[in-house]
Amino acid sequence: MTVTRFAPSPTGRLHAGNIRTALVNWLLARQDGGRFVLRMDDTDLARSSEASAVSIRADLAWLGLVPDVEVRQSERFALYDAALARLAAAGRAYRAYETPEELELKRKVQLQRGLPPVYDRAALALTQADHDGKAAAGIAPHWRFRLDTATPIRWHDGVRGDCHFDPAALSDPVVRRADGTWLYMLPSVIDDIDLGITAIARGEDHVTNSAVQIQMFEALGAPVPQLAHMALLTGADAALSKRIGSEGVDAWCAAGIEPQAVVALLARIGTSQPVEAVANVADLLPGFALSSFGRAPARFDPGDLLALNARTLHLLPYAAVADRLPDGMGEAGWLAVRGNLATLAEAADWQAVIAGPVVAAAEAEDRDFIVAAATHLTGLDWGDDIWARWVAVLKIETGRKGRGLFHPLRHALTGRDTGPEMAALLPLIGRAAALARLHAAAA
RNA sequence: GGUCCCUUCGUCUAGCGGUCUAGGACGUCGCCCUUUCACGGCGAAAACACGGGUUCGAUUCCCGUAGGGAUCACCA
Repeated sequence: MTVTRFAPSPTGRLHAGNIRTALVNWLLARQDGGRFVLRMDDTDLARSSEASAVSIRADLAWLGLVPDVEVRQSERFALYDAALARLAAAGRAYRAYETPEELELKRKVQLQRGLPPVYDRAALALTQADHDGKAAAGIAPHWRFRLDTATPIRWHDGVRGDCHFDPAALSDPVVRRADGTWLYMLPSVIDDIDLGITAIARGEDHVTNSAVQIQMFEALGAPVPQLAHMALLTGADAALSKRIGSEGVDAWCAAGIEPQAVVALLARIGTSQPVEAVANVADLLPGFALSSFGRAPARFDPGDLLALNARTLHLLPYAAVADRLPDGMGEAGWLAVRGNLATLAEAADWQAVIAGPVVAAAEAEDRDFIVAAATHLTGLDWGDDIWARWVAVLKIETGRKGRGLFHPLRHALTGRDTGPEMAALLPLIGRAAALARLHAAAA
């Protein structure tokens, strides 16, 4: 069974990149009936906020990506303490005392010499007496994970294929600060082990982290999950970004974007599969494959969202939108109108056309025709096929056809030049209202 | 500066030495579906970054150049 996780730090709202990561992990889990875990990475208490956690949950719910379990790292520190102790006992974690400033200086010097800015492991040479001295002086250590620099790191990546890293080019990561607070690297691994995570899909900004974390999994005696690193999304041009906002859910919501459009785009962008509208996130499940992701960064254009949104609306069933439709709009109204919508909000405009009032003066040359049309309509039995029968009669009686026949009727009845099929609209408008509008138009 | 990844139509991509006069999708344009919008159908324009190799033959392999992305934190 596949168990995946989405591990945001609650320091802000979700954005396109985040959402794609969440979506891909959700798809991976759901594809074989596995579990999807939401893990709040809130080890950095100062930057994390409850408000962010709440908004992340809300955003995921809106998108339809509901987790099976949620955990927060801030409640799991005891687990991390125990794991670090094991690592220390095994010689895979050690204490160090350099200040950030000292480390910064060392890095600068290395860079100037054209050397990779890797931690020199000076702390490894410290004796017990050195440690005692620090303790006596009231200086607490921070902890580093000791990499095994002798063994090349390899893994088969779900999207990048075979990957390899030379651990000697990597620094032993600091895993815990002197004040006892935790950094991302190790707790993430400990949780992945504890929660039984079997697959991790994330952005390629994590590849070197993965190299380090692979050694952590091994040092902790746990199997390494399947790893996959997706190329990052790059933004489109500024004009479009400003219009819809590539920032996140709230902006999309405000612009009338449906969650289905968001997930449909994000699930396929950067893959070899075509972007297509879906009525439900689950419709993305069949055929989803990490291997279809390209390795080059893909451009995310929020403008595409608008077009996809329209296509999404065109196929949404009544049940999916019923509670958000304008008063008075039933299933027939929705089906008649959805094909003409770019955003759901526009449904209200069409409901106004259906329910009226509509007054649209006919062109001078069409007045007689409209009068005749009203007369013929009066003589017909009302029914769902009224439009077809009415138009057929008018065609014969007035000799009009094509645009000259249809356009004046559409305009008089709806006040507009374009819109949904009149055959669907007329029964919704109703006999009395239709006649009233025709008379008004001809007056 | 080190390391890793990438470079095919406007966009996302297929392509894993000859089947490529380079395929698909979105977008664009045109035609059709006896009005419009939409849907659908049909069709069109549109791409192998550059330079060297290797080879009988390179989009495909190698090297270099240029360009792009990522990373080298006591952020996550």
